[in-house]
Amino acid sequence: MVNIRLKDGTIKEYESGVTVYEIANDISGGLARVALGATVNGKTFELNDKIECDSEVSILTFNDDEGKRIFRHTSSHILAQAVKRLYPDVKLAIGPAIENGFYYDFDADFVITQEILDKIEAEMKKVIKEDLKLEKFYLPRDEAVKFMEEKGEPYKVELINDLQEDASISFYKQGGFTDLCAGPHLQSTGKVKAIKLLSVAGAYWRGNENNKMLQRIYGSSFTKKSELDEYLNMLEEAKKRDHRKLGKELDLFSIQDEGPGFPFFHPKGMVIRNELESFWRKIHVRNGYKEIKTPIILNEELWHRSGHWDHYKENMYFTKIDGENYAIKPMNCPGGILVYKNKMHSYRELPIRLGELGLVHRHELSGALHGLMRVRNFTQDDAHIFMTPDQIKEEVLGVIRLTDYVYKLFGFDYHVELSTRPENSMGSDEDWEHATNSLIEALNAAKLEYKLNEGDGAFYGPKIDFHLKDSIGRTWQCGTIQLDFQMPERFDLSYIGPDGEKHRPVMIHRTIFGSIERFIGILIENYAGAFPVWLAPVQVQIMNITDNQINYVKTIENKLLDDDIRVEVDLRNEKIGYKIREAQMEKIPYMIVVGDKEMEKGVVSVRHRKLGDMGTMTIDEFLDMINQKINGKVAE
RNA sequence: GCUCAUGUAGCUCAGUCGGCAGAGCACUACCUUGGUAAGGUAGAGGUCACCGGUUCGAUUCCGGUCAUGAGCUCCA
Repeated sequence: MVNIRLKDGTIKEYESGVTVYEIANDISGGLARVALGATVNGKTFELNDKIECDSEVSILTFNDDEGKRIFRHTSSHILAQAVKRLYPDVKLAIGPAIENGFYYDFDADFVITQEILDKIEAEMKKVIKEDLKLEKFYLPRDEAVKFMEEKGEPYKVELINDLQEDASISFYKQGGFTDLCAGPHLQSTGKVKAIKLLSVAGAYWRGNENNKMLQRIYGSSFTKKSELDEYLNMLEEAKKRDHRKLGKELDLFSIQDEGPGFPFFHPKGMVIRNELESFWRKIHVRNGYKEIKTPIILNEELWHRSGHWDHYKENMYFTKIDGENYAIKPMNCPGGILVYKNKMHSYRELPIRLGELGLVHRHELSGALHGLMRVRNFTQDDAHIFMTPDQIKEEVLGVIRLTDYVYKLFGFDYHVELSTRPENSMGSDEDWEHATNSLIEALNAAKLEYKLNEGDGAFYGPKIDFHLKDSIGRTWQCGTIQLDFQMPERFDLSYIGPDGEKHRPVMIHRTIFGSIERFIGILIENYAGAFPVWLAPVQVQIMNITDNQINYVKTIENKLLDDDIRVEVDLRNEKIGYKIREAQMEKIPYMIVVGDKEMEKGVVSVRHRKLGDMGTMTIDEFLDMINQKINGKVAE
């Protein structure tokens, strides 16, 4: 007998060898119907797997991430089976479950078009209808290789050959289709009630650009048709929040053929930018930062000294002045360092925190450009902190806290990644270890969960990255904290210690917004263009009912302007409904409507973009209300 | 940079199986002075991304270039 401890803490006794399905069925028939697998002592089991020792068991359904993973992994096998039925010569690569669905990579000697995609989807529905059982079996390595060679699947052979010595090599068979796979899977294809293929895109075999480009088919699947429809609908809604679309509609910015990756900010976009920057200045003064501005073009020699020439040249732009070679800065650090180096420093001054809203240019690959999210010139809200080694933890913590404060203010969810030493980097192993450990200590002190991103650090040091989500859930790195022992060495930075001797400071490179451009992109998508009043390009639109109130409108306008409210007036010869509709589409937070009635009483009618008609009030009452929202940076 | 797709008026998009290009919205003028999400009439607006080729004739077919989108790679 085995003791099974369930999620709710109850312990039940079963015969040894009881299956996951039997346990689920014993709990309730309803649960058994929706069960997809189970977590058993932290490992994922299939419904048919037997349990032979005392275990903690948690039944997985489609509501669990791991349940979804099983479900979608089987979905990807259904895709592969359909493709092989229709096009037997296509070679299979890999096909995992991903965040919102699954994909499968194929090597086909024809282009997979939308028509072919439709055909494949129809075939998949047949596979589902046939309700094929998935059977798992194992083969020894040489037989496994032979099996896939006979099937003419070179990618699978490569995968098997790369498996660890002691790995057990498993296959799943469903009907006439067999795939190399570790599992886990569903019991049969019929469980996948709703499935849809979404797109095809190129993807390098094993993610390496030197390898062949395969065709990747993306899809998603659900246990019910209604869930699939809901998901597709959500995607449609998310597209409406796309910052590229809203940026055009709201006239915030543009990107033109004359400057791919070099965004133009329009008057309304500039308001948001300027508000963000003045907020940024305020919190940085409050947190002990000084602000500097360093040149965009500096002598090439500087970039040799900093290491950028050896490690970052591919991303840099260059120019010539009076026959001398100059570089357009891709980062602000060397400039900041030159400011530090311009005079002697005492340990009493440290830490020195030098902030800079610095415009940097980087040559990003043309295919990587994406609205404001990835551009070729952007303003980093940078800062470089020069400090003694024993100030590291406190300073890193300070930046973490400041970042958290800012992201929470905007109501953003974020996740944190710790990136360690990359291959092409400079410095000693000891320095890297010290720097990485310091970051880990600070993360632990801040009680922040983080994902480890091995080998993804900057060439001069490890980093903590803060990632924010766009409207369709793609994440973008925004804030970053990078610890650097290398640049102080290369630039021979020093401070005078209490002993009267020169010592080497340590540097932090950090951003909070990351890039103002990207951050604005994230803001647009998160607010769906309806910015909080403090950021709204136009805060109030005043509109008259008839020409009779033109002077009264101007009086109100002046009163609001006196209070630094961003106000626009609409005196056009149009009906009030028409004017309101337009202001509403522009997502202006407050509309003031005045007709003869308001004019006579000396009041205004106020309409809020979400709350609708708020009735009448005096101008002073209105100013009190809106100023409270602005000063408090209230979300709505 | 790579794979695939796309590029027609300021915006969103029709259309031409090769014969001098269309709608709605926006814009301008006039009529309408109307009370909380679209009043009416008229008008203006396009070298159909760019460069070449095929053809009597190309926006349409072919080739190249550029840009955009999805993804890969890369990264704030």
